[in-house]
Amino acid sequence: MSDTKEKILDTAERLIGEHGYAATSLRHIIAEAGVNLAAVHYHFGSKEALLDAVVARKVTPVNEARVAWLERVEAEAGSGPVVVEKVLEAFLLPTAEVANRNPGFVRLMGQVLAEGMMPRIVEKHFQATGRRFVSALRRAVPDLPQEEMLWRVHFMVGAMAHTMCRAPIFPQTAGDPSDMGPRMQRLVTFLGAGFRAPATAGKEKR
Amino acid sequence: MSDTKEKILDTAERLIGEHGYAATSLRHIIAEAGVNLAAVHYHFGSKEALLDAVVARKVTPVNEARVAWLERVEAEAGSGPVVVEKVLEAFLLPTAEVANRNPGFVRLMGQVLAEGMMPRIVEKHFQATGRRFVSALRRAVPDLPQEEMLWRVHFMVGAMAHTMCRAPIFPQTAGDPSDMGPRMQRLVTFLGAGFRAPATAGKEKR
DNA sequence: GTATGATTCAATCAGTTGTTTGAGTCAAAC
DNA sequence: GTTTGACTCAAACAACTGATTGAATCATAC
Repeated sequence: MSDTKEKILDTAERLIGEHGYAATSLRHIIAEAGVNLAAVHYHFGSKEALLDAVVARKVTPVNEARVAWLERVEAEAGSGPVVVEKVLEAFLLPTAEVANRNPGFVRLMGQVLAEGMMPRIVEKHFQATGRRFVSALRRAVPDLPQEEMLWRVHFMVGAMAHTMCRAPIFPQTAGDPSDMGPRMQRLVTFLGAGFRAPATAGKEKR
Repeated sequence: MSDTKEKILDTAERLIGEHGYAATSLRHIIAEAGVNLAAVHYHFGSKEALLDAVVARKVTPVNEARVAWLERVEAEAGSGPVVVEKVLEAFLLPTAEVANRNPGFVRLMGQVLAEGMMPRIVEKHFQATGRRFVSALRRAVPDLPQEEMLWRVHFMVGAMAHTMCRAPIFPQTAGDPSDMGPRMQRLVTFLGAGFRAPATAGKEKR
C-alpha cells in the first residue's frame, strides 16, 4: 500500500477518533499527515469513502477474532448452556487487545457508534457479526423475551461505545488509563449481570 | 420571553437532537424557525452559548425532579439499605416523563452526552446532580469498590445516552416507538442487575 | 531514451460556516 | 410628537468546507 494512502488512513483514524467525523475536516487530516489534499480524493474518492476505508481496514480482523472466539466458546459448551459472560468476552475483549497496540482505532469505533455517523457504514461492517452474537446471546439467555433481549443489546452497544471513546466523567484512580483490558473486563461483569436479570415486569411504576 | 427567542430554542433543541451539534448549522435552525440569522447572536451571543441555553432551559427542572425523587426514595429507606433500582428510577424515569411530551429534548440530552460535545456544558449542568447520585449509588451498593462503582456509572451514562438518542440497530417489535417509558423501565432492570453484580475478579483472562 | 501509467502538486471551484455590521422597525416613556 | 431602547432585517465578512482541475513528477516497462 502506498505510503501516502497509509498516512492518510492512520491520521484519519486518530483524528476522527478524537473529535468525531463531522468535526474533523480533510484539511486537518492532510495537514497532520503531511500529504496533499487531492491525495485523499485520488485514493478514496470522498470523505465518507475515506471513513469507510478507515473502518474497513481494521474492523474485519476484529470481527473475525470475535467470531473465532465465539465459536471456541460454543464448542466448549457443546450441547449444554452457553455462559453469557463468555459470549460477551468474545465480543468485547478482541477490541481491548487491539486497543493496547492501537488506541486510535478503538476510539474511532466508539465514535462511529456513539456519534451515530453513517448508519450505512455501521450496518455494512457490524450487521453480520452483530446478528451472529445476538443468536449466541439468545441461546445464553433463552428465557428472556426476544424484545427485551434486543433492548439489552442496544444498551450494551451504548455502554460499549461510550467506554471506547470517552474519558470517564468522574476521576478514576486506576493505573494505566490507556489500558483497555481491565475496563472491558469490568464491562463484561456489568453487562453479564444485566443480561441475566429477569425480564422487566410489564407493570407501570409509580 | 420573546417569541423569536423561544422559536430558536425549540428548533435548535429539535435539530441538534436529531443531527448532533457539529452537524447542525445556525442556518438550518433559523430556516426552520423562520427567524433572522442575526437574532441568534443578538439573543444568545454564539452557537455554543445557544447550546448552553437550550440545555439550561430544561435540564434544571429535570435535575430537580431527579433529586426530589431520590430524596423520596432515601426517606422511605430510612436508615435501612437503599434499593439500587429505586435510585436508578429516580435518575432515569424523570427523563422518560419529559420525553413523552417533549421527545426532542431527551434526544438532545442524549446527543450532548453521546457526541461528547462541550465537556464544559456537560460538567456545568450534570456535575452536581451526578455527584449526588453517585453518593446514593454508593450507599445502595456499599460492598462495591469505589473504582468499580465509578466505572459502572460510566457504563450507565453510555447506555443511557445511546438509549435516549439512537434508534435500535435491530428492529424492535414493540408498540409506540416514541414512548420512552417502557424502554427506560427495561434499562433500570438491566442497569440494576449490573450494579448488583459482585466486583470483577482482578485476574487476567485467557 | 522514451513512452506509459500511477501518483503528487498548487491552484481553484462553488458552497457553507459562525459572526458582524448598520440601517430599519416597533412599541412604550416622556 | 419625539426620544429611547429593544428588536429585526438584509447584506456582507473572512474563514473554512469537500471536491475538481490540469500540469508536474516519478518509477517502471519497453
